[in-house]
Amino acid sequence: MNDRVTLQDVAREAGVHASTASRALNPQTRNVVSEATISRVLDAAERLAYRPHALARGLRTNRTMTVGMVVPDVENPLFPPMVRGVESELTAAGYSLLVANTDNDQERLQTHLAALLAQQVDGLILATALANDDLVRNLTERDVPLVLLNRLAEDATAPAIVGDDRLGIRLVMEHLAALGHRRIGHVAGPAWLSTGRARAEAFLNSAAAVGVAAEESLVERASSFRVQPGDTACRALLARHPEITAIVAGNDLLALGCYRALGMEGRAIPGDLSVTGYNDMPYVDLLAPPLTTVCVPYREMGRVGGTTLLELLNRPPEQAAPPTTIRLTPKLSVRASTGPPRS
Amino acid sequence: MNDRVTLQDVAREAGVHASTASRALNPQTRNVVSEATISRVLDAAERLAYRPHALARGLRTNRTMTVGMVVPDVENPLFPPMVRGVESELTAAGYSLLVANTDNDQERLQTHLAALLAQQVDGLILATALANDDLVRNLTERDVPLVLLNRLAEDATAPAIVGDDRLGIRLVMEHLAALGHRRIGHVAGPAWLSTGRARAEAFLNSAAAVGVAAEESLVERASSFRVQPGDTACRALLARHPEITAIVAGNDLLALGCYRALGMEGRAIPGDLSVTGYNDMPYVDLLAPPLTTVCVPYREMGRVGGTTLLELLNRPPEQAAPPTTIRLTPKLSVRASTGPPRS
DNA sequence: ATGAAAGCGCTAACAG
DNA sequence: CTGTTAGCGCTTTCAT
Repeated sequence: MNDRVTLQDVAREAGVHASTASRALNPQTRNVVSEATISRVLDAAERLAYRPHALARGLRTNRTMTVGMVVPDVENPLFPPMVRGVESELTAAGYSLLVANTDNDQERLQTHLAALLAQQVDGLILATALANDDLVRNLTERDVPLVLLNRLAEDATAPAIVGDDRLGIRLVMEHLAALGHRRIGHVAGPAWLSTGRARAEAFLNSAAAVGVAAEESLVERASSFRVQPGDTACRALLARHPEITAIVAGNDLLALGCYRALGMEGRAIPGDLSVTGYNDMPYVDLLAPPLTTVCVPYREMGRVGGTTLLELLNRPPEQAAPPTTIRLTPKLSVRASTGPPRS
Repeated sequence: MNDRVTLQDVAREAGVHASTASRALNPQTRNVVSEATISRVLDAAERLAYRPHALARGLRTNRTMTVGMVVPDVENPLFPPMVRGVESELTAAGYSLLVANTDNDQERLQTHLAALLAQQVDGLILATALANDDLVRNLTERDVPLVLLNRLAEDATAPAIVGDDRLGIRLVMEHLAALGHRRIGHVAGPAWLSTGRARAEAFLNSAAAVGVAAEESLVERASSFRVQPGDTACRALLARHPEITAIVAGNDLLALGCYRALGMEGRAIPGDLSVTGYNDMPYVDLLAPPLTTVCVPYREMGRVGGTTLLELLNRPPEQAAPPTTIRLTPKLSVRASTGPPRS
């Protein structure tokens, strides 16, 4: 990248002082400049193909117009829609997005946060469960504008956008109860993830509410939200409770694990057992059978997270609003993996 | 973000001049400073929790340690692994990654590129087919370090990392020929994507090579690399060539479209027709039947792209090497969607 | 309405 | 080995 065109060059070309050129170029301060000079400066800028130097500006204004987003893993299909949603909001407002992966590694998280803060990001979006409350509090105390995605700050120190897991599970349970199921098992995600915990709790609560058995032993925890652990947990659950007629999985990957386990054991879905997922991952409608699952609006979550952060960024620090938690409404996608219980 | 600790503060605390502190903090120039001062400065920095201001440094050094990556759509399962691969290489080298989506929109691409360049990114990784050759040439002429991912510059003005589509399709065709297929159809991707073109060409070439029918009419082009167009194209192909016993799809989504079309028409896979995909998207091994497909190392592609860019960034501009094209070797994942032809 | 001057935080000559 | 000086490109007082 060679000889860059600076504001000086534009000013000289337009026959004005650099500061005047600056004012003319900035819509905010343009009103203070005469029509004539404005057009002269704009012309000159155009002619020279002037591109402002974001760093120099940032150094002066203390705003970089960049935002950092931390996700556990972009390859997990959950996160791309969030990134997308965030990105769409932010770029519309003129911001760029720095994306970092943590691999669920506490240390990497720290490194990335340090790097992002060194880059002087104007704000941060954390979609990682590892952002423990200490860390979040630390950030908010340093007045870093911060929004949490898909997880809560236990002590509500930062705004958070989450899916309504209670409602989602409730929808599933009502659907299964309506089909006639009375003994339902739950293959839950790990307890160290808030979504894992929340859905397991919601399972027990709504089980009682819709009139089906609600016993702790009907919940089997998988070691992580992936296929193989789902398979393992499914087998364990069936060994303990052979009588169940439906399995509510904590997410779609766990449901896929159940598909695999049931397939191996020669049990038909939904003939022998109904199975439900959570998240409505891409292409689960193309499985055999197409998966009944809860559709969480992750893209919307990203979008709302983006706008929430933008508000934070534009609000003068005096009038800080209390951090709010926004719960997005999920939808049940009924497909062919659920049916009436075997008789 | 309040009262920041500057290098001045550290220098004062350590009782040295700012420039000495700078030298002590920078591993590159540290050798020129006495052991004693180094440790005094390091101590002071530690004590004050000094964090260098990347902008100020960048303004001075003309390097921001950020790289821009442009993808058509992070939600397309192809791209997250690439992003991941790039990110892993770059963050290891101390760079941050700015990610932008184009939605296959020429105008958005321009906007994003302008924003990235304004942010003074040190280099660019383009994984978007829309980056036409004019644009690439423009960038390289402006000496922007640039690497292309999953696409070629027709006139080889920039280094490119791509999958070897000829080889991938060849592997598929050999597999099908070995199973006994003699009439094979191809549901191709759109001609405006280089991968669409390359695979269709490779299909015809290797068909001839492995001794199966190689006729233009055995290729049906889908309007885009998605499920529904695959479905449509599959039906069209079967209408024209009811005799074919296998379908080679241009990518996995097109293959899923074929699954759907065949499912609707009551044809069994692979009993009536074998189907193959391309890319080995996540979870296609869990479809019914599990999809035989070509596994392209997208993560590796990202990684190689990252290291290639790093080389570009570290090479003094004098000794520019000619841009090279690296072709990554794909692998055939044989699963249950292919079998011997119906008799 | 415009110009002059200062300075954001840092690094890189150049002296010593 | 360390201090001095200058300046990256921009915005923002403060004058005029």
